[in-house]
Amino acid sequence: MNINKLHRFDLTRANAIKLQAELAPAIKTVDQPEGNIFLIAGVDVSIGRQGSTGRAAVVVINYPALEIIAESIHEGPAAMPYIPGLLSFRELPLILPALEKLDFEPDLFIVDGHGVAHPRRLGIAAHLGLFIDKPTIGCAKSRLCGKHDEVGWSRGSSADLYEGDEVIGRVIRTREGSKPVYISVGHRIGLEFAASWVLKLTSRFRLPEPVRRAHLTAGRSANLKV
DNA sequence: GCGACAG
DNA sequence: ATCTTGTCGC
Repeated sequence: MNINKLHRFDLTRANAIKLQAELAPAIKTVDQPEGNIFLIAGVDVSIGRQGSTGRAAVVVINYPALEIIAESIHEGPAAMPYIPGLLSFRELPLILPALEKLDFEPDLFIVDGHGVAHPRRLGIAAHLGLFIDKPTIGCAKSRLCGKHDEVGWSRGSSADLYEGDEVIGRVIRTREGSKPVYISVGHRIGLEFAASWVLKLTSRFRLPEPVRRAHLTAGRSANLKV
């Protein structure tokens, strides 16, 4: 698929932070993406044992059948260490080549990590959205910033995630008895739409099916290798 | 100055 | 994220 070459990634920490602040205003929110959602891609990255290499995985499923339509992986060196708030600079250099190998464009992307629920409103899902210019959702397993009330116990319960008076995401219980997930808008999508799709793509497991599958593919045998 | 801190 | 076996709970 087509990828915009927005900028380079070999930046200092200070310049990366500066760049995030410059890119964030380009994020567009729309209530509902145009066109039907049929092909959904899950995106995730795993890091090798010694932390020097990583593998990005993209798994595309169809809706509502939830069958795997395509998979793409890319392995390479992990350039930057993990720094809270700068995750995209560590993982996007691995994710973008994996996406480039896809010979078609999915309708929706769900990334393992936050969208705009980020100190500078440019988590990895939002950042990726700018590169691919497609509807993108952030689905994180824990909180990076913001506050929220406790989430109800039953599946579908949720609480808005606030930073000050601003709603930056929503904490959703996708499965009874499991920790809730942190959903936030990436690019070209709205929070209501994102939240409803996360529930549509979740049933038996905690994570939305595309992300769950991508997680399996990324980690799969990253153990005995590299 | 002291925590908090996606993966 | 990763190191790791069996085990308690839904």
